[in-house]
Amino acid sequence: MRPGPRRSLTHAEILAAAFELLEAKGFDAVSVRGVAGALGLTPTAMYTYYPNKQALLAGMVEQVFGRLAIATTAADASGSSAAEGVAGARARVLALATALRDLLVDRPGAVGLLLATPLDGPNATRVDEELLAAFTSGGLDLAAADRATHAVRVHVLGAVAFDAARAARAVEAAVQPEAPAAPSETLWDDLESFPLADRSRELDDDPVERFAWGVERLLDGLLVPAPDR
Amino acid sequence: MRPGPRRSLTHAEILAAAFELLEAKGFDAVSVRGVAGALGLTPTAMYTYYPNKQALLAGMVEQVFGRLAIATTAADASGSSAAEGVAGARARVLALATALRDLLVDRPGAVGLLLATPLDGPNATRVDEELLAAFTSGGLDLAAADRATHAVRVHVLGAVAFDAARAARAVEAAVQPEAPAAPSETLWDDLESFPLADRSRELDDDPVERFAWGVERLLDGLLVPAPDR
DNA sequence: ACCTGAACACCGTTCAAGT
DNA sequence: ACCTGAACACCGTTCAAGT
Repeated sequence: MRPGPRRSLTHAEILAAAFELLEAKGFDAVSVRGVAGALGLTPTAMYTYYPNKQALLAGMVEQVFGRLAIATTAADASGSSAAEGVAGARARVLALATALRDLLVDRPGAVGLLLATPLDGPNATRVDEELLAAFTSGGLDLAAADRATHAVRVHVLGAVAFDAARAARAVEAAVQPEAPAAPSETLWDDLESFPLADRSRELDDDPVERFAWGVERLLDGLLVPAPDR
Repeated sequence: MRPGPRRSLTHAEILAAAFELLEAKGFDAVSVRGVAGALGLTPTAMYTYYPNKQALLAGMVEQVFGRLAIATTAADASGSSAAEGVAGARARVLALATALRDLLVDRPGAVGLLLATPLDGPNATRVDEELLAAFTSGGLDLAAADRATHAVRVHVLGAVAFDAARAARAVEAAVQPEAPAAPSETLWDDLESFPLADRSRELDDDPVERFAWGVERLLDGLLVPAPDR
């Protein structure tokens, strides 16, 4: 097994190896060298498939959005979310947002993926198109639909980033349970009391419900209320 | 200049050097070695101040939230945003969100900072406290205020992440204007047409206005409409 | 076209040692 | 306590060379 054009890998195979690494060892493990190693390649061979690491990550993002498109069109075909008007628009956006969250939230480092790329591939654009269609069918003109789409995109991205970062830290803490969290940190010296924040910390809200609630409230502001609501 | 306990740096001096690096060369330049070098230290000396890189980044995040607290309390003292009721709550949240965006958006990589840390330092908690106070004064109970606070936090984080990532890529492209963006990418083969997405891409919305609009719409959903509105 | 091997300029972190 | 110097196990990327 030396030089020569032995076998030729497909992008799908490379991305599959990259996602395996992402799932198993987190975002930092998705390195050019790491993916190459998992495929039995030299790091430099990767550069015949992708011009740089960014392009590899962009390919992964596109694949995630591709799965999302499949998941939501399947749901559309068998569900009632293709309904017209504000209620239909609401249901379609909520379904898209939830599906996107489901795809990202338990993949450590998937957010790093999203931030590393422009989100302008065809599959990402397809999701935009679906959101824009939902909002225009909900009565918004294109300019408002564009802003609404961006608001949803941004909200979901932020929510997933938040939950994923928390989950990643939890995994990390479980692997290395050394520092017992030092109850009173000496790094910050000026202690204050935050009555509301302290009490809210004990609420322990369910992340899934909290996410859905946030998207619903955003939709309350983005879409005029449905007549039947 | 060799070993020995010559001078002792303060955390403030170290963080100042770190922020200089962040501003000048982006998030990737904020390395343990880089900051140490800027201070005339050996990388290993950094570990007497912070147990690891995470702690350094957490210190930077706390400082950003500290500036935010100062900026908004100053605005509160001289402005009308301390008004009561829904309108006052609305104004306070919008002011906080805008101030946070202003602090983060043109610092390349500041978002990486936020995602790298738990956002549980005292200054970050103070911002939470202010948001919770605004929402409870707007008529929400603590559980609802907690969810509303999280929704705002998530929305701002996502929006800043999005705009900052775009800006970072623009800077990068300006520094290295080699690849002419290849009008028809060969990486993605199945071309489709996205009429709405294509048209919306030409809108070229102002990011600042778009952000404010999004936060306002979110607030529309979070707070019941003011009587005078 | 696809791949290797060596190299360059970096990382975070640890360890033993100096003052 | 604060710091250095050497070292370990990594990065992304480039370049010359092989088939």
